Amino acid sequence: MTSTRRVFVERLLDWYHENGRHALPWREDSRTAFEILVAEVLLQRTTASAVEGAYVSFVARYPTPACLVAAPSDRLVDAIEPLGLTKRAGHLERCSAQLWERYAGRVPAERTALLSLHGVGEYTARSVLIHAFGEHTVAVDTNVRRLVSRFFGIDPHSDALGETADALAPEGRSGDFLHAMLDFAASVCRAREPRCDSCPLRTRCRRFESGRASRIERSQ
DNA sequence: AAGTCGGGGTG
DNA sequence: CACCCAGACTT
Repeated sequence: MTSTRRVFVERLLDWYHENGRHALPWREDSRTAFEILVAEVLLQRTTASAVEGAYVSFVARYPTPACLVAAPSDRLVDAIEPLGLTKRAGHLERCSAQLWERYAGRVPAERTALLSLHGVGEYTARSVLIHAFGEHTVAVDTNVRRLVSRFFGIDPHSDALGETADALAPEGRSGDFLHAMLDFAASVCRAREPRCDSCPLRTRCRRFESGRASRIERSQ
């Protein structure tokens, strides 16, 4: 682990301790694997603040795959409608049926088994492994992709990005680390107008340094 | 590999 | 008002 990588991880975890969105309902320790899986599906391309408004009542009403399969499809669509991408109602329905048929209603703890579920892709599978089963890995979403590509100066679409991100996860703290990257990228390393002036990583950030160089260039 | 889904928040 | 959001499925 290089010095820059160590600084990235440590400053990110420090920032997260002080500024993380620790109260998000799906981060509660008591959540079941199924409740975590439901959260990950609802969060696909959807802001955490939007999911906050629908999540608690949703998992209270459909706490298990059997409950969800038994629900009228219309009710599932109604619950997801304010989040957009309402096809996820059907995804959850099929996913729950598959959980019941193949895994006795339990969420499997293997990546390939998770990927076989409808509506579960690479990100969602890894996120469930991390948060429900404590696996030591990283899940790359739009936030992680943006943060890692900017800081390390890596092409966002290259294979190197995922490998770089995976090597960063601190042993035994994969969950906190992923949450730290998500929260940090959502509020500091934002897609539009990142807050570099107050960023604790800026002294080592490739994007900030290159931006500083070009600003000096213009001022002379 | 590209297209599509989507309501809601934000700069 | 254009852009973006804890992506995955279909074509």
